[in-house]
Amino acid sequence: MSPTGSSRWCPTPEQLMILEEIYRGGTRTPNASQIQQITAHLAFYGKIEGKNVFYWFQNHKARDRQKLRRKLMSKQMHQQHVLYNHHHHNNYHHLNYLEAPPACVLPPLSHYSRPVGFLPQVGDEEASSKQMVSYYPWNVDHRLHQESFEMDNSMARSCGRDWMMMQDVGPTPTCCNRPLKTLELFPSSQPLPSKMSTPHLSTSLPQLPTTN
Amino acid sequence: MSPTGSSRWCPTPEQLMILEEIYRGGTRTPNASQIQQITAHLAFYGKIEGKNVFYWFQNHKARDRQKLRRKLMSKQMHQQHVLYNHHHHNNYHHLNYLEAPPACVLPPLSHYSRPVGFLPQVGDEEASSKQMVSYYPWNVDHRLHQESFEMDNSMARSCGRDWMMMQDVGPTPTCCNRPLKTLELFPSSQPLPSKMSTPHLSTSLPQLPTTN
DNA sequence: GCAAATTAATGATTTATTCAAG
DNA sequence: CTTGAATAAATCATTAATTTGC
Repeated sequence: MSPTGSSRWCPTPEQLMILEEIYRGGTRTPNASQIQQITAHLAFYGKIEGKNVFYWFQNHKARDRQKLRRKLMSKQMHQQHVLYNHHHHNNYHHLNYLEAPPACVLPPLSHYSRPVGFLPQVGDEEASSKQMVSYYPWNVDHRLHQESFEMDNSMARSCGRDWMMMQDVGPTPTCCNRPLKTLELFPSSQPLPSKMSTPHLSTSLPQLPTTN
Repeated sequence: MSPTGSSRWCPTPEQLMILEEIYRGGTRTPNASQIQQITAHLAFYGKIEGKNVFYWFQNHKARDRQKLRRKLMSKQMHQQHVLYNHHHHNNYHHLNYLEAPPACVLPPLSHYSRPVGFLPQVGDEEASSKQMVSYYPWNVDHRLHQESFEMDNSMARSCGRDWMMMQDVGPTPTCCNRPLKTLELFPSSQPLPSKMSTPHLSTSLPQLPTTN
């Protein structure tokens, strides 16, 4: 509608592919610096902002869950149908118990307090057929974080949406749409912790709480 | 717990008073620049960030709605009790029809698509007994925006959370906790449109869409 | 009075739902 | 129909009130 550009972000195939790769890698709710990094790297393939990345993960996660829920729902409908004679469940939250364990076993925590980038999770058609090698530094290889379940409540919920206060990664350097070089990108040598490539903003970040 | 400060924002009485004043003035979902301005002014009374303002309005609005809903609920329970013989309303969203009109008549839009800072709205105990004079530039005196209902769908949902990409208003100049000078503050002569007092940030704003 | 224990408020996050562009 | 964008609801988590036993 506006002459200068579309009103909403339209991901290029490369961007989409990378995002899905990261998602399959286990990243569900990237934190501020993760979003910053992902955005910076995706900007190489086209115009993109941090909020696009944020929304993409949010939507993708939600719609995955929704798909799964629908699937389980119909499965219940078909198979058992009258095992629970419905206890007049007015509160829709009981649905959450259908979707809380994302297709793999979970310690019976509240569905909120699981560590964000923790599980391989998904287990549908994808992810079980993939390598899960950590192409991206955000894929904090999950198999190593099993050290102890003590972190379940302490570090859980940390690194949440501190991103909201972070700035976008700059006016997306004039885009370019390269031909997708088969994922040898990302030197994976960046410092990662908090300080990003926008030094003039780092002073006003909300101290990036590690155990908020 | 941490020696340098509390983990969450604790509003000073002055900040709270001003926020409530603005809220009573009709501002429910301030946009990015509104949040910036409010934050800047509140920073005079103590440490504060943009997200605090954002969350405050979100929570305050939600809990207002919740209070009202509860009230209507109990009223229904007491008075009518069996007017609608419940059609097995499993979907909890029907509750929204109880709360959508915020204590005053509304065109039957979806509860989402009403213009954000539009109605005097509230009408409970407060706001109906106040002057509603526009102490603050954010209180775009509602009585003048009645020009036509054409904006209902076009401009609705605009100026939403573009704030998310905006930066905080700087490292809150060492706070000060002044003794609350009875609201003669705010010269109400600021330009308002977009450009804030943090010029080094204005370049990376997401173009502040007016009709996103 | 005054801390530990409990409860109420409320700041901060996450999830669910809706809207609407393409 | 798919999905980016946005908002509301539900929830978590921390701080302030309040109570309780001494």
